[in-house]
Amino acid sequence: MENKESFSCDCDVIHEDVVNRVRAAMPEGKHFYDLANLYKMFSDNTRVRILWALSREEMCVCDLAVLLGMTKSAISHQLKSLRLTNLVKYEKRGKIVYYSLADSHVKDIFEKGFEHILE
Amino acid sequence: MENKESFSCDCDVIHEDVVNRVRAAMPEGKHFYDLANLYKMFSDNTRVRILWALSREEMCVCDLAVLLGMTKSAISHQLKSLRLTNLVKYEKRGKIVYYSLADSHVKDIFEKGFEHILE
DNA sequence: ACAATAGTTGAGCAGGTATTCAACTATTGT
DNA sequence: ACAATAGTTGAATACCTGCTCAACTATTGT
Repeated sequence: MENKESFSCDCDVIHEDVVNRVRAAMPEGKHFYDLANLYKMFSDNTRVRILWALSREEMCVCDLAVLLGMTKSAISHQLKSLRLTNLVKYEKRGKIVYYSLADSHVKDIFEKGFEHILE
Repeated sequence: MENKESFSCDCDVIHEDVVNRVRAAMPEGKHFYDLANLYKMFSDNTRVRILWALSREEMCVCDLAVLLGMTKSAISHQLKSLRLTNLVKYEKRGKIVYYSLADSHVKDIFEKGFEHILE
């Protein structure tokens, strides 16, 4: 109990004022959880290429599979993740399912990312 | 060999024109690799909170450990990843290592992310 | 010189995840 | 009705990754 705060942590508080200010401004945990989950969708090579391709044109599963040199199954699994996080939408026309981006935020996120890595 | 292109994929090309246009515009693989790696840093709950905290104030390892209720070791491991991807910089003053964001792109990326999840 | 503390590091482990495989549904054309 | 094809799905596997633990370095104060 010699610590100023009884957290499950092996530290004394070195700059208590800083910690208190930052903690006071901190969004609730759920927002960080959601944010991490959003960026998780961009953090895989396959998914990021799918998202980029769909930012250019609407495509079906086979198109994406050919474009990326992967199986329909692998693509379909990733598209499911992207559907569940509401990053892509789809529309079935006949046998074929056409995928496209759910909204324009995805393009914005790409732009910011490319700005960072291309410098 | 009945496929129009001999990729290791179980598909026919359904919309060859679409695939060709997208492929022609596609950045080289390295860029997607780098982009995925960048977003990987934002895709973990701990790292995203560290980055957010550092976007508010410069902090040392102990401050971050207390703020997030984690061990110095866990924080230090994550800071190492963030250092290696050039998202944070650090400065040792005495015994204490002060971490801060490497550039302003990180804040921009946060903003875009929050825009998306808060709707 | 010594104790105490900030921070780093590598090994090990537990949980997570991306692809493969095989089986399945749905739709089209004959 | 049947064959062919687009797409999905769940289980299995192999890989990746985040935390813990213990040992270590570096710096400060006494």
